[in-house]
Amino acid sequence: MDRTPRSGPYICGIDAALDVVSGKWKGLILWELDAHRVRRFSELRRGLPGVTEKMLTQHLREMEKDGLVHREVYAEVPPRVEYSLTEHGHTLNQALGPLGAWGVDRIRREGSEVVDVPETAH
Amino acid sequence: MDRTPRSGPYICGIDAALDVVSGKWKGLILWELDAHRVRRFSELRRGLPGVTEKMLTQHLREMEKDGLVHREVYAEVPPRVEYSLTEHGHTLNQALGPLGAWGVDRIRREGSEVVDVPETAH
DNA sequence: CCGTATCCGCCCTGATACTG
DNA sequence: CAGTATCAGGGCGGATACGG
Repeated sequence: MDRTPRSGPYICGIDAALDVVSGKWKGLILWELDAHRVRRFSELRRGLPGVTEKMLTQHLREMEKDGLVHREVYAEVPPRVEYSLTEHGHTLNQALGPLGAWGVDRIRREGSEVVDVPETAH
Repeated sequence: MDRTPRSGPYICGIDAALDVVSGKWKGLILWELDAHRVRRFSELRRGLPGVTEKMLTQHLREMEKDGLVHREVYAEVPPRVEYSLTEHGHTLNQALGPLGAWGVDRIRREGSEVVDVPETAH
């Protein structure tokens, strides 16, 4: 259920950060939550075209455990669950800004196919 | 031999950047090459405790293909091969700076075991 | 010194079906 | 609406042995 613990100790800060954002959808989840402040499960699913419920849940749980995401459950019918970034999640997203900009440059250089290139300053 | 091509198009710049730094040793390789400007194969191997020759070669080849690393072969006996960062590799490393700083904070917060925490400004 | 070649286990991811 | 359970495939990382 849990993510496999890292094999060994971290070698540097990059390692510790990559350990937390490695995952096919985590970058995008971070960006979605930062852009909208609060998102429900179904909203996130719609915002991540192609993601399965299992992977979305799994990633959200890991990010919650890593202290990036806050999960608020409302005891209602129908059930409602809202996800938002914690302070650490927000600072991580800030720290990813330059990397995202570099990635956009890389895409432009290589003319890679892209679905959507969000503005870095959103 | 080649890295598996990404399953689909990139969703955002973060994706495109993570695609290139994902790999157990790539962050550290980047940092080693940026700190020393030029490193031989055996020097890199010593700088990455625990890496196997296969993984080091594989990562270096991928990074070369991605335009991050320059590989210079000298036709000498004994053979000598020197690795260095390209301009793109250098800018990527710059873009990773904030992420590395965030990672260092995370390590401090969690009291994780760490082998070595290099200074961000080296 | 600088790699290749081969084999292997495990985790990551995904498809599908089912539940409160 | 918001998940959980189960099964399966494939890539990634690693161990080991060999080559120029």
